[in-house]
This record gives sequence, C-alpha cells and structure tokens, in this order.
Amino acid sequence: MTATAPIDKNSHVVLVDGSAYIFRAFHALPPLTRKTDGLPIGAVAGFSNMLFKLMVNQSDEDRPTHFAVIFDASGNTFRNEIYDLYKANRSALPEDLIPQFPLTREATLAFGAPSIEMTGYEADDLIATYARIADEAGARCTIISSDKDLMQLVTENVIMRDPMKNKDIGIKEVIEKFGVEPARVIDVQALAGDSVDNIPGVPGIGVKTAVLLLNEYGPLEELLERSGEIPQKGRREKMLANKDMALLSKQLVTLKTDIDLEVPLEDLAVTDPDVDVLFDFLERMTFRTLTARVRAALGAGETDGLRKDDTAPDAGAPAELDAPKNVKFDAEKYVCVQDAATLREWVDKAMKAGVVAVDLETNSLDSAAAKMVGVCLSHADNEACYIPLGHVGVGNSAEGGDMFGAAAPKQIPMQEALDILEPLLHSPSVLKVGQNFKYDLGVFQRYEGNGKALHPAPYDDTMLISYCLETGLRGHGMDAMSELYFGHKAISFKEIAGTGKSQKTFDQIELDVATKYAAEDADVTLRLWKFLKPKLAAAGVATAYETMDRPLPAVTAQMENNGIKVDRTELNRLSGLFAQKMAQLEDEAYEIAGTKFNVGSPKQIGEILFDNMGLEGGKKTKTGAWQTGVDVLEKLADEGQALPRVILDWRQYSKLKSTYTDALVSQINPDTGRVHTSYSLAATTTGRLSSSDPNLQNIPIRTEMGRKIRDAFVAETGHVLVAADYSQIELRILAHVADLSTMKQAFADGVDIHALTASEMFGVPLSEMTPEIRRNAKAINFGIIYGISAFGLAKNIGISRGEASDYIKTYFEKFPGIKAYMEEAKAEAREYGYITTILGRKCHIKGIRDSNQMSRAFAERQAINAPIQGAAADIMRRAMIRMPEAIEDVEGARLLLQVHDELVFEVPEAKANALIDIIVPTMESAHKPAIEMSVPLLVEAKAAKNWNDAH
DNA sequence: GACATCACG
DNA sequence: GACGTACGTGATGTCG
Repeated sequence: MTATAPIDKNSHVVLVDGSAYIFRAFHALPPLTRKTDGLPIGAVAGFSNMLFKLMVNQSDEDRPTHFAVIFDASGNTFRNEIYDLYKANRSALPEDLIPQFPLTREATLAFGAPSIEMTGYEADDLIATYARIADEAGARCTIISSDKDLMQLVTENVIMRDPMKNKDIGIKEVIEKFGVEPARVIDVQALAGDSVDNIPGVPGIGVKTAVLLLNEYGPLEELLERSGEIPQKGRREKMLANKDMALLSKQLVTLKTDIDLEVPLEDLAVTDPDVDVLFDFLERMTFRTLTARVRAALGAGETDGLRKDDTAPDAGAPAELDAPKNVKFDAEKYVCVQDAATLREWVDKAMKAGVVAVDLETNSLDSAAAKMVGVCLSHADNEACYIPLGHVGVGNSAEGGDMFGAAAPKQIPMQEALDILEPLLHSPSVLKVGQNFKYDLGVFQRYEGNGKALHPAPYDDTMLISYCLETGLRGHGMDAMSELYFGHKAISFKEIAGTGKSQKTFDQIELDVATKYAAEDADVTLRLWKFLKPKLAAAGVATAYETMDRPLPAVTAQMENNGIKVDRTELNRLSGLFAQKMAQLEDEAYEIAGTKFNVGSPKQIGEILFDNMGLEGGKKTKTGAWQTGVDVLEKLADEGQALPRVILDWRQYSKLKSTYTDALVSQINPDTGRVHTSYSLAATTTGRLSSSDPNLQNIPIRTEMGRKIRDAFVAETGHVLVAADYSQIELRILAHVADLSTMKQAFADGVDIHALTASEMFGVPLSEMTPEIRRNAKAINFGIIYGISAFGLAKNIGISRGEASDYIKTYFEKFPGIKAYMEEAKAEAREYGYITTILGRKCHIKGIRDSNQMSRAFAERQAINAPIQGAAADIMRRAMIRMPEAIEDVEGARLLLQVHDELVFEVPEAKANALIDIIVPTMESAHKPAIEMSVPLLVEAKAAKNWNDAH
C-alpha cells in the first residue's frame, strides 16, 4: 500500500491529524448510524468524505505526492512521565465514539493511505517530525488540522488546513491568533497554560499578558531570568513563584521533531487505492452517496460487492447478527511459509493491513505445557498462511525426534521466525486478532528469552467479543460461530488428527494438511472479527468489553503460567490415608448390608437401602432410580440407620481422593513442579470465570478433612501466599441495587449482616443472637439472592413450607425494596431477553417467555440472580485487570488464582504487608470510576505459608 | 455419553 | 389441582 518516492521541493506532503479529526467530527456532525445494524458511524463518514476530497477529488496543484493519517497510540506518552496530570482532566470517551476509532483506521487503509502511530508519542509529535523533514527538504507540507498545538510548526513551507471550515492557516493566521510568530507560540502556551490538555502554565497569566511580557523581556528563558524587573507586583510575584511550572509547561507543549520514525517520509508516497477493498469498505458502512462519488471519480464499474447491496439478507441466521456470506472460503489460496524471506513478506502485508489474525498451533491443549508447532497469519479474506516451526517427520513424535520416521520438513528455525514476527506482534499500529487469545498469549509468554518479550499488543479476542454480545445465549467456539455466521463448516481437528489413542499431535501432521486446517482458523478468525467487532457498540456493550473482557486474556494467561505449588508428599500421604479409611468403611458397609456391593454405585445403594432393607421415604429420580444424594442419606442417618452414615463417610473420602489428592498430583507440571489451571473467560451466563484441568475453584474448605487438602497448596521457600477476598460482595450489591436502607446502613456501620437480618426478622436483639438463629437468617439471605421459593428455603433449613413462607413474607416487609427489585429484574428480562448489570454487562436469560411454567420460573430466578452474581463478577474482572500494574512495585509478587470473590497471590515473605496494602484498596475500588456504590466494598486479606492458613 | 453425585463461590 | 422448585460452575464414577 505504501510506495517510496524521494522528497524534494516539488513534493507535497499531506499529514492528517486523525485523532483530532475524529473527536471534532463526532461532535460537529449529525449522529449518523449504519443502516444495517445501527452502528454509530458519523465520524467515520465525515472522515471518509475528507479522505475522498484530499486524495481523490483534488486539484492537480494540491494533489499530494506523500500522504499519511497520523493517530495517537493508546497508552501513556513521555509527557505523562514528566507530568502525571497531563491530559488528566479528559472525560471518558463517549460510548458511540469508541467503535469508530478502528473503523477510521480501516477507512484510511481502504483509501490506500498509510495509518501511522507510535507507542509513547502523540500524533502531534509524529506530525511535527514529518513536517520538519519535509520543510528541510524544501517540500510543501499541509497539516490537516486546526489544533492550536500544531501552530508552532507553521513555516513558509508548512501550512495547516482546517478540515471542517476548509480554511488555511499560515504564518499570518498564527500571528493573528497568538500575537507572536509560530516559533514563539510555545512560549506563549508555556505561560498561558491550557485547560483542555491540563497544561498548568503560570496561574493568572493568559495569552494577552504572555505576549506582552515576551515582547518586553524576550524569549521565555530570558523572561524568567528577568522576572524581577516586572513592575506590576501581581505579575512579578506570579512569574517568580511559578518559574518551574512555566518551564515544565514549555516541555509539555513543545512537540518532538526528532522521533526515530518507524516509517520514513519517503515511504508515504501516494498510491492508488485497491478498488475492491475500498468499495467493500464503503459498502459495509452503507455510504451510498460517497460510494457513488468515488465510483464517478475513479471511473470504476459496479463490483460484486455493490450488487450484493440490493439482495435480500439470508433467512435462517438470527436477524440481529445476520452476516454477509458473500466471500467464499478458498483453501487453495492458503500458503505454507518455509523460508524467512517469504515470512518477511507476510509480516509486511500484515503491517500494511493494520489488522492481522494470529493463531498458534501446538502439540497440546494445555497452554502451560504446549510446545509451539506453527503460527498462522491472515490479513484479508482467503489471504492466510501457515508457518510450520516444530513439525517432526511423519511417524515421529516431538519427544522421539526423527529416529524412525521420515525426516522433518524444511522449516524456518524457531528463534529466527520469532525474531521476524516480533515487530509485528508488538507494533502498536497493527491489531492482533485471536480466537481465545489467552491460549496463544500464554504460549508466546513461555517462548520469551534473549532479552525479548513476547506480549502481543494491541489485541482483540473474537471469542470474548462474541461472549460480550451474547452472554448466556450460546457457545463462543470458532467452529460453531463460523457455521452460524458464515454457513462455513471449518475442518475439525479430529478430521486431520484422528481420535482416541491413535490421535496425532499437530507436529505430526503433514504440512499440506496442516496448512489447510491452520490457515483456515486464522482466516475464519479475521472474518469473525470484521463481522462482530462493530456490533459491540451497536449493542451498547463496547465499554463492557473494553473494561472487563478485552484486557483479561493477558492477565489470566500470566496466572495460568504462574501456577501454584502443591506439596506432592503431603498429597500422597493423604491419598494413602483416604484409601485406608475407604477400605475400613467398605468392610463396615458389607457387614451391615450382609452382602458385598459397589459402594460407588448409587444404583446398588438404592436397591440395598430401599428394596432389600425396605427403608421408607425413598424417592425416585426422573430416570426411575432411587435417589441417594446427601440429603436423602442424611435423613436416614438421622433416623438411626447405620448404613447411610457409612456410605456418606465413604463418599467423602472417595471424593477427596479421586478428585483432589490423586488428581492434583497427576496434574503437577514436570517442568515447573507446579499445578497450572486453565481459566475459561467465556463459559458462564453471568460473567464469572470458570476453572478447569484442574478446577482450582472448588478446592475443599467446608470440612476439616477437606481443609487438609488446602494445607497442601503452599508457597515457595521464602514466600507466602496471600488470599484476599471480598466480604459479602453479593449481599452488598443486593443492598445497593435494591436500595435496602437497613442493610446499607448495616454495611456502612460494619455490622454482622446475617445477625442484623436475624434481628430484623425475628426481633432478637443483636446482643442475644444465637448461632442457630443467625444460621437461618444467613440461609434466607442466600435464598433471596438465588430467587427464593418457600419450598427451597424449607428444604434448605429444615422447616415446614408454611414457616418458610412466613419467613419470606417477613423479609419482604423488613426489607422493602427487595420485592420491587425482583419484579424489575424479571420485567427487564421479559422485555429485552437479558438483564444488564450495574457495570453494563448484558446477560441473556433463556426461556423467560417460555410457555412452560417450570422453565419460566427457572428463568425468572436466573433473572433475579444474574444482576447480582454478574455485578460481583464484573467487579472482580476489573480488579484483576488492574492488578498487574498495581503490584508492579512489589517485587516478586505474582497473582496465582481467582476463586470468584477471592484472589490468591504469592510474594516474598518480607513483602507480604506491602502487597496487602496495595491489593486491598485496588479491589475495594475496582468498580470506580465507572460507578459509585451506596455500600462500601470490604476486602479481607491474610498471608500464610499455605492456602488453608491464609483464611 | 448421560446421569447422579458432590466439591466450590 | 398437580408438579417440581434456590443461583453459578467442573470432575468423577457408574452404567448402558
């Protein structure tokens, strides 16, 4: 897309201040939305029209020879380092503007212009550097901007053009505005300051006075030295007192003209846009007028894409998420890259495209153990490649080398390939798109080395975008989405690798087969991104995605790689102990039953208890088998039966042994000696994470025997574990959203909330509270959060249905607000099909309008629970996202686990208190500044050698 | 692969 | 009037 041409006095360099334009267009232009789905695109439309005028519909005299759109990179710049309040008073981005940033970059590329940005610098600095180079070469340079901060750059050769008013700003206009010539503008700004950028300046000195003083006493530095000579007392004292502020301000307003550019000016030579790409973009934006104008100017005929414009949308796919199915998948176009030169070409193409799908192939689903086998890239439909890096000869395994089978295929050496890929992965102007990118990030992290980091950024995750759009509606796997949205069935892993014991790992797959499978994944991923990303804003969940989902893969990938140490010896000892206990209990059970049977078989237990022994009160499951769950057996045991008690005890040991002690030991990673779980970021219907392989969110804690397993989760020598958990977060959220004044007051006062509930409900003073009464109140509090029913409450705390019914009635009376909250939650779900948490996540509730009473009642309970559980999950996500930066200064501190309302860290013993001092406020304020709460959040944190003692 | 059971928040 | 009934997860063993 870029071409090279030398810069000389015949050149005309046009530099567009892209970031400034977007803001201005957004506020100045009418709020246009896309016809197909309501996506806000007003700023994109204005921007596209401007590009058209500048690049295509231009007089020969003004036609640029070199052209670029310059953007601010996200994140801090060097200015934040010298002044942390720089631009600190900027308000949050409007929700409707957020999705227009990537679309503006896309528009730039569609018109065939390079989009330039660099981490650490603002667009203004890049413009300043390009303008200086152009000026020195004697070329004409036009800066498309009206930002006064750029006026310092104006010279005989460099002018500015206001893109909205079409007005040129030269030396004369700058003098009119500032009263000094362009080179002195920074001195005026240094004194006068700027409230928009939060430049302090000298308080009380404005532009007028600044010019007066500078004309009288000379340039800023001289003026500051001679400030004592100023006759007016007020001005003199202000100047003397704020010398440092003035110098700092000058530093802030002075644009950098000596950036080491990633793209040299020569490479910004103008080329003709790719008509297909351009029309495709215009079509997707539904810019009919502009399309017609562009077509007329370029003399291009109708394309396939434009004709599609008038065809009816495909039936079948859901109306709101209907996808264009117009570009066929063509696996023949996929390329296998086996030499460095070709890889460089692909990296180059991705750089120019500005967005690239990245997908890693490995030899295992376990990201903490997986070896990299290959990388895929895709920068456009059907333009995808596979770069094999770790394939072995057919018939070999990764561990076995090339001893028996064929020789390994030709591949770029791993380190060389990573060196070539690294600039792409880290380029701030290229968006990396992945599907479940947490996995890829985790694998990349483990290939760091030689002083080189591998933290791809910026990135987007199609799985999380889909999750944010449709939480609770369906799965978010790539294969399913491809079929749903594109009607395209992707090659399944089983098809190429087989199943069961003889299943091959990816490094054993032949390259032509591997290429078709792997490149397709990248191709699909990029298409999903193009399709789904714009929908975030249209659905009103762009902010939710940006603040709670998008940054999470990097954090959780690090947690997974960190892992946690377990005491193998202790777990083995417990396994042996549990096995002994089980054997004893089995003998006892046979004795009582008078026969041998499988204690692990609920079916046989049911038959023995209810058929053979003839016990009363048995209930059948829906499949016709006897129920033998805890509550059933517990009841029989209470009635004096011996066998149920034995079975219950046996089950406890069996559970602990098979699910915990045995399983955990087998899951210790041989390389790290630690256990690495895998977090699912898009699995639940409420926004919670889930943990698997192994699940470290359900390690026992409620029984004494179970806690012995927690003892075996330990810190490294010289370290401690720190467990920090939100106290009663769901009840606090309930008190806030349902506006329960009594409960809010209790939380504000730090009162025991279950005791308070008991006191309110049963009229028992707090001083006379008994554990028994408090326990019942606690069960009711939980019941409320779960969408209580009298039956459920009765069953849970062992009272009659009538009593339970009375309790609930009393609760509603004592906590007015609850009833209204529940009705509102149900009504919202009924009307929209989803509920929205206080932090903006939308959780879809299936079955809320089902004709079946049962399923509807179930959906209604979900509608009551989801705003509470979901908000707690949101807050935790926000806390986790802030954690890496928060704990950065606590050397050696690492985040290891998340258990819904708890975070577990590992830290050198001496740093434990420092860590606690930073994580507690970070967690307690995680909901801010997005929302304020009428109830304080409370976090309790403790350090200990093992996880059990950290509670 | 479905089901029942049970570990957690 | 009967029916089934507290929210969200994942791992395990049995059985067909």
